[in-house]
Amino acid sequence: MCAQNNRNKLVCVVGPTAAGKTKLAVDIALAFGGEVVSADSMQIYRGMDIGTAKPSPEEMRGVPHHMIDVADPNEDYSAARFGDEAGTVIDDVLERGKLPVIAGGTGFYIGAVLNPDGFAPRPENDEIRKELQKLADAKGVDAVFEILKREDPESAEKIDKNNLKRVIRAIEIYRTCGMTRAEFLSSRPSEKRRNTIMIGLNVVPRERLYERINLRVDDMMARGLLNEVRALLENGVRENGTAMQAIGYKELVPAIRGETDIGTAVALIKQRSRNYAKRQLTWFKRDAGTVWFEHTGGNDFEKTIEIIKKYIKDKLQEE
RNA sequence: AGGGGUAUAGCUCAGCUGGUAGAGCGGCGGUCUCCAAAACCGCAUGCCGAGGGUUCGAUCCCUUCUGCCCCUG
Repeated sequence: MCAQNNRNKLVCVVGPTAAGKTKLAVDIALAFGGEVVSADSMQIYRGMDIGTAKPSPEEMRGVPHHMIDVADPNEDYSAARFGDEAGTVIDDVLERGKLPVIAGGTGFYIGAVLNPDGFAPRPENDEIRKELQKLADAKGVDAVFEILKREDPESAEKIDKNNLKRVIRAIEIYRTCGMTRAEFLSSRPSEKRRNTIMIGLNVVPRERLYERINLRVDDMMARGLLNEVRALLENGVRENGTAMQAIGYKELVPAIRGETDIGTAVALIKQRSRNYAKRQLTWFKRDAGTVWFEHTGGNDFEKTIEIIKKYIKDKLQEE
């Protein structure tokens, strides 16, 4: 069952957290001679293993994994940077005649690799961001939104005034390249989407998925998540950085400080993970090209994997 | 056992002197083109503990019962 990947195709496994993407990706890689490319905004950080459910060497089963442990927790990573770096990795895997298997839960990052031109060029200007942020702190989000209404009224219609991040970004685009956001987006090269076999993996019904999430959080705690967070803090990882926004980490910090008890923190981690899973589902369901496969988290998972492998085999043979 | 308090959405509680109810959290749905495990938006919660009474009308007043909490013994 080792089809040759000579058409620059790649497989992408998406789905909510705890659905089994890691295992599926390795199974696929093993079956078709592939390498896994993680598309996860938190697994990129070194020192964050348990809480991000990073695959262990055993779980990797000899399959090369990329885009894991590529950044320091104090770095500010971004979707654009991921798009560049993962894109390079994918091209490299393809050149070696292997099948890239993208697996991950960060839809935004997946978009950044799959539509490489959609993210570049990308004007940026930290000064503008900081200035606007300062204005927001001093006079509130409305003050910043007023600027957007004046400079790019079209975007102001689309972006909610409370969504400061996006409001700032739109103003940043307008000021750095003299175009409105809409003009800027359409000015870039048309999106050359990579030739991707999109696989959606989900656990059904929803309660089963949530059960799995809850159990996995308990398992993470049992395996020492608390110490992992402690170690990060001791190593001086910034608490307001992107890395420490990860679910499972930000909730445990107050527990370590004794400001809240562990039980409360764990319950919150479970809840936030469930909310996150829902957001992932919402994101991934938008892509009409994704073919979904469901399992109940029981014995049927193996059968589902076989079905998926068969599906991929057919797809790889198509012209 | 006696005295006091309380009973309203899954949870914590609002509801001025009677006109069939709201906030937060959670839940559900959605948005997303360099912070995305982030940020943001929308929707619905309900025999207002049970029975009786007063009233045109009771979540609100009276009464009985039940549950819970506190005090005294």
